[in-house]
Amino acid sequence: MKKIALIEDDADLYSLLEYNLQKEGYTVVGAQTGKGAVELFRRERPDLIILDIMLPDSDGLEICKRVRAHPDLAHIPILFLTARASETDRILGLELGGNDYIVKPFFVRELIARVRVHFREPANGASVLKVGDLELDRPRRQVRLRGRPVALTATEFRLLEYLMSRPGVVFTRDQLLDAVWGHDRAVTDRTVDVYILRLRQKLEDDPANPSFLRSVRGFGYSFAEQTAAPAEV
Amino acid sequence: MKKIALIEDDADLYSLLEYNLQKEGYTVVGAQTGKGAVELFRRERPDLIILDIMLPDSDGLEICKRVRAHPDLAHIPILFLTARASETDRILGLELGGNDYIVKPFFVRELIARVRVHFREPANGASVLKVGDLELDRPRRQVRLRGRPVALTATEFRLLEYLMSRPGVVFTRDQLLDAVWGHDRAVTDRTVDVYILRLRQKLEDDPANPSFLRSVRGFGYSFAEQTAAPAEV
DNA sequence: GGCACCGGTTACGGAACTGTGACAGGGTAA
DNA sequence: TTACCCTGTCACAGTTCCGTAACCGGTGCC
Repeated sequence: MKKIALIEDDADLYSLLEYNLQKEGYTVVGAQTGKGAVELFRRERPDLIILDIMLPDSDGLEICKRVRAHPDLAHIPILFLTARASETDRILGLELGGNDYIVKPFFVRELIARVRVHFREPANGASVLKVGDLELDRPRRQVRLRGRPVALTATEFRLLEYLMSRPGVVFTRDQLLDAVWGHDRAVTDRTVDVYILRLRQKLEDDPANPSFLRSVRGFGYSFAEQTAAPAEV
Repeated sequence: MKKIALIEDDADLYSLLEYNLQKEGYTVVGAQTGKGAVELFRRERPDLIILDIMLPDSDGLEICKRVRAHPDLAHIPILFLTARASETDRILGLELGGNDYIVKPFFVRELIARVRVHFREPANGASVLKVGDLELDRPRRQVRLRGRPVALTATEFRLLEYLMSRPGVVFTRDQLLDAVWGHDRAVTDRTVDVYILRLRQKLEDDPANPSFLRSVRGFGYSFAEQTAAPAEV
């Protein structure tokens, strides 16, 4: 499901972590060198990065800085793994953009637990999303419009769920494909358009004048923040 | 700015942390007992909770569980602070809903750094740029002037975003073309002029006397640093 | 004062983008 | 097996947006 990039030069430790992460259900990509790490990230788009600081050929902190400077990678959590235990080292790692800092030696199961913390849903919000007349009931996998259930297919539901989880935020087609279809997608971005169309036909009173699913020309789509806000000229 | 709830029974440690957190600019609310902690959270709605596990009158893990079960508090990050260092203790704390687990003794500045990680904007700069009356909301792809949304096209938005991200800095037309249109551009530099014009028409009260988008004759354009600074004669 | 240069403005054709209907392939249930 | 539904793609059309050329007025240099 989730993809983790692992950069660790110690072959034994690499294998140990790879094995344990895979046992937890994560996909592991990685390398035992720091060279080409950023290129690896760009290619693989991991959901989290586990990064050794002291690598034989390069510096983990430097890699971290480059990740944070790259617009498409900057959001990825980085978990440092290092023998450097001093106060300044710890602070430096966290200040430079690290999201966690684990000092060797460490408990493998604690590392796993910390990885899971990063993937844990922020318990963000109720299990029922509600915007205007529209309700999305996660546990029941049901969408209600003015109380009436609307039949959605699986993909339609996931797309709507993602858009409704952050009302007002505009997503590009690529972001939606990543979030709804998954990283290993083999899908045209125009597919998103078609699903937006289908959702509009099912949800909007007047599909030609959408009040829920807004197009943002040149960028992508968003779920309208307020149900009100009539289209001004 | 941000409010932190601190639950720690050791009076010396409590004072030390309170002092250091306040020095960092955080508001600190808290108690040296576990009783009434959840009520405190409900009343104060902190942005983050620092929680000792071994309290004389109650159990920090229990408090954590109750926070996670409360719909209005469930999203608040919890940072455990404890002398329990065993593998199972660490895993338990993280599994039960903790976002971080710090073992005593610890470096105060590391704790501060970890707190800051939780408040850090997802890296690449602020998500809302603000200059005077003008706001550029990146996730919403929206520009607001005195609170009123202004409709911009994709290219207008990108150009404004770039200029606003470095207020006061003057860019040549070539720099703007590189940054906004991309290196492989096949565009005349006069195109920039036209977009500046269009932005002025949409943003400036008096397009003939621009207060946001300044021309710098012979060089290029810049976004005015301060909204004030009336045009002196 | 004349002249070259620079930036502001307008209008227009073409490119790019989105909405939409139709369709093929695959999976599933009766 | 058959029929249906879901999924993803394509092609076409309408609309919007983009970029350019051209014209204009102002500025500063000589």
